Amino acid sequence: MTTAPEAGDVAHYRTPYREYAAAIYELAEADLPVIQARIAEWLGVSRPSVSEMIHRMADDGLVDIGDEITLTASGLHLAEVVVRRHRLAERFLTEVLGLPWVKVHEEAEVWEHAISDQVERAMWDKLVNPQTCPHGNPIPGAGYRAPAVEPLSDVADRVAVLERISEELELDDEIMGFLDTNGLRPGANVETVARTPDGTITVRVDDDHQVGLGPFIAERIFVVR
Amino acid sequence: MTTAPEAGDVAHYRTPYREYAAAIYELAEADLPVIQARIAEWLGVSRPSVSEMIHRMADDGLVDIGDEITLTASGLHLAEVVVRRHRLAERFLTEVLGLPWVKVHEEAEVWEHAISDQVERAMWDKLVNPQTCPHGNPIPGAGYRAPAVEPLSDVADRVAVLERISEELELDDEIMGFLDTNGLRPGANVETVARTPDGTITVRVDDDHQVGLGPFIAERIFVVR
DNA sequence: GAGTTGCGTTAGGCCAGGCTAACGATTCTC
DNA sequence: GAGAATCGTTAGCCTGGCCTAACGCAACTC
Repeated sequence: MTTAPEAGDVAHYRTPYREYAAAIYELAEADLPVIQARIAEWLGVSRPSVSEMIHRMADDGLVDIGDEITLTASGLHLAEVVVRRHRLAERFLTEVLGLPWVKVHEEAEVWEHAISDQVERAMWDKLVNPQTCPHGNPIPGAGYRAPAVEPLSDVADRVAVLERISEELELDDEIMGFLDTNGLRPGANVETVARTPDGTITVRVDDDHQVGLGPFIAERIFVVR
Repeated sequence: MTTAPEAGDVAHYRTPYREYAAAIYELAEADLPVIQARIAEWLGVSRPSVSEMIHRMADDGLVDIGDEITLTASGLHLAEVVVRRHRLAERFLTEVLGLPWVKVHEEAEVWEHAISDQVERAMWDKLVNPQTCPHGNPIPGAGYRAPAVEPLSDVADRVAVLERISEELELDDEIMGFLDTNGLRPGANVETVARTPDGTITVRVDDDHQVGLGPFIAERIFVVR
């Protein structure tokens, strides 16, 4: 059982700042280059908008601009608060309110901004030792030691356990529905049984059924090595 | 046990529209004249801002402008959704998350906009037959039959039961703290034992202790006749 | 070496939602 | 009946956060 991390007061940061900070955090987490063009795609805004906002954030000491965009200490803190609340909300929505795990991402996108310090603590206490979101992504500050993972696309003829599903896939209702109906959720056993030259793989799920996955999805599902 | 009301899709209404609609609803509920000047005070914005916004809402068919501002059918629907989510959130925050009843108003001010149809239903199911918010104000759509009430300031030498505390008081942390420490919550027994010419009254709470209340507060606490 | 592609930036603009200052109309007060 | 107060409105302005069009630069491609 862990205790709730101290959030500190981040309530005064405007919503865009929070979203940009979280985007930078998640890009780094996804091992994508943290450059303005990627942030623009991640957030669905234009590059000039990102340029302007990033410079404002730099003026306010939240990011440093170099070859890549990096979060300063306070920027990182803000990002961790936002991402933590997002994933905590996802967990809360599934565990306490019983919403389907494939649908909570969108709700949490709003909740991450609605959750105060006080509410965060209360949610933390209500959940039993929350470590990851329902998609397997670690909750910052929960002290989760993620195991060594590799993308499902790299696994060759071997059984592995599904560890987490990338944030990028969570946005897509169709993909999430597909994963759900095929039992592809954290904890599932997956075994790659075939592979085509274009990167499509066939996996056997929980020793029960087989299903084909394109490279876009297979690269964004991580399994325990 | 009631079932959750149908919210319909109100997600597309911008935040200001929701807040103005809720303000109009609550002003009427508080028996205050629903005119632009009151809305401006209630929301803490300037009169020109209200004028502009109200006319936009009228153009969009949410209000009618006459001697007073009145909500149209769709405006009323929007207001009810927002107020319901606000009060449901307050109840949820106290009952499920254990936050103090005197502090939840502010949180709910944010939550009322974060709650989706789906989440509203889930909260409704989680709570046991929610009828009023923790301050005693009815949750629209819950089918609560409010008893006949009168302001505490009108009660003379008589025992009464505290029914509800006006929204106006909820905003003030100091007042709410005062009410809490003096046991002035819904369900409490109150007996007026003295009255000064300026409207200050002394009440005996739960046959336990006496406390003085100024007219501003006494007029905004309602008791069962 | 010339073109293409990807990236960040500049310039200029749009919209929402607020603001102050000022004014006419009504109502209240004496 | 005169002045004061209250109310709604107009005009003009500002800020935040986004946009498109266009440009300069670097790196890759052939």
